[in-house]
Amino acid sequence: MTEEKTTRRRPRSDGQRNRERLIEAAKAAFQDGETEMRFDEISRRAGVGIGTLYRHFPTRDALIEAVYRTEVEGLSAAAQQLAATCVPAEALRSWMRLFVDYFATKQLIAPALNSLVGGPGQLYATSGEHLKTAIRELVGRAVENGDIRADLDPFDLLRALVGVANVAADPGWEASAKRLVDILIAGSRPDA
Amino acid sequence: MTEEKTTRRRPRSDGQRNRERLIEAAKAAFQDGETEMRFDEISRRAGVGIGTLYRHFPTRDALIEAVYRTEVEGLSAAAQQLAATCVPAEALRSWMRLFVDYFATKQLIAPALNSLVGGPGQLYATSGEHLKTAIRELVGRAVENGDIRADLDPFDLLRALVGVANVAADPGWEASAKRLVDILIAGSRPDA
DNA sequence: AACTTATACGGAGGATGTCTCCGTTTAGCA
DNA sequence: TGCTAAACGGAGACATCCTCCGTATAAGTT
Repeated sequence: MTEEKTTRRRPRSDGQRNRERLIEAAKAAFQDGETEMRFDEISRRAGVGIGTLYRHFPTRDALIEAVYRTEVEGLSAAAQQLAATCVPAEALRSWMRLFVDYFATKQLIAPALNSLVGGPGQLYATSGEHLKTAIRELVGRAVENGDIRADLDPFDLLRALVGVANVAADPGWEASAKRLVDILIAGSRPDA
Repeated sequence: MTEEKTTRRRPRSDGQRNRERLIEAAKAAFQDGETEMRFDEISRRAGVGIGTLYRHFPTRDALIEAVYRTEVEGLSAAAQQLAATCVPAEALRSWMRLFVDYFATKQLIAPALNSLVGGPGQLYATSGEHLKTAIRELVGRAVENGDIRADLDPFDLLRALVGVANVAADPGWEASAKRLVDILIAGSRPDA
């Protein structure tokens, strides 16, 4: 048996940089409403070869997930900040509205769904953990405070949010989505 | 200017039959969880040539819409029947639950979304009218009866339903979706 | 600074799926 | 039974996906 290599070379800087560029280009493609995001087009935009794209992201889903994950991280951070600065009920409501803004304005979820439906939570499961943690925290505090029924499954709310944010195709969706947030909150009150 | 032809030949029976077969085959493909529904495969299953498929449904969306429309018609009929046999609030709630069953169990919406996001309601707008009418009716009656706030936009609820039914990928979605229906109803009450 | 080598790059080209075009077949009608 | 509009079928042009491998370069070594 050969000795296990303990000293690993530091990752190459160009690799790291290209990876970031690719994610950036993919995100831009989404936001331009490119339902069809051709891979060669994305690699061209990022200024790298096609082979490079495929090495970093072997499948379409891997690329989508990477974009998705960077977005989720920001949202996760926002949850912590809101929890620290607002009363529980308001923190929850604000975060849910932020969720709508953050995801739906960027039309990010919608294309991502394509792969989400593929398997049971392939993509969603990985970065979804962060979101679950965030909303569990927010709901937990609201329950303790008596703003929300204790029997509410936090993940139910998250599911509704994902759903609501998806239907962002026609004009007026944004106002509608925010009204729905309020309806959901109202329906989650202890006396409802 | 030539005389306008007033006598049109009756549509050919084989054309009609093949059209139905194709819709049937496509629906089956959806239900088998075929996220990738290859066109040649569908035409093969229907026992017709590829050319025939493309003549009947020039684009992928056209085929999806045809499948979608047949489903929507059943749901629309159910709304009328529920309105006739239940008290308003119960009719609305039952229909919303039926919506979840009807669409989400069949995983039908999810693939259909692919085209929905393409343009502003391309597909959704056409058959969506039926759904809009159905829920407008149900909500209208519930409002008159004092079960639901008057300022609720019926389409908001529909949007939420579509969204909720979409996230049907992981186990437990069904129970979650139905809990959400109750939360939505509770949040729509006049005193909420 | 020069050398070594693991790591990453790029894009040609094969595999796979989409969609069109047109010669052949068939159902409706007289 | 003959005529013809309507429908059929599938070969093949076209587009996109993804793999493979020779070349280039950054990290570590002397």
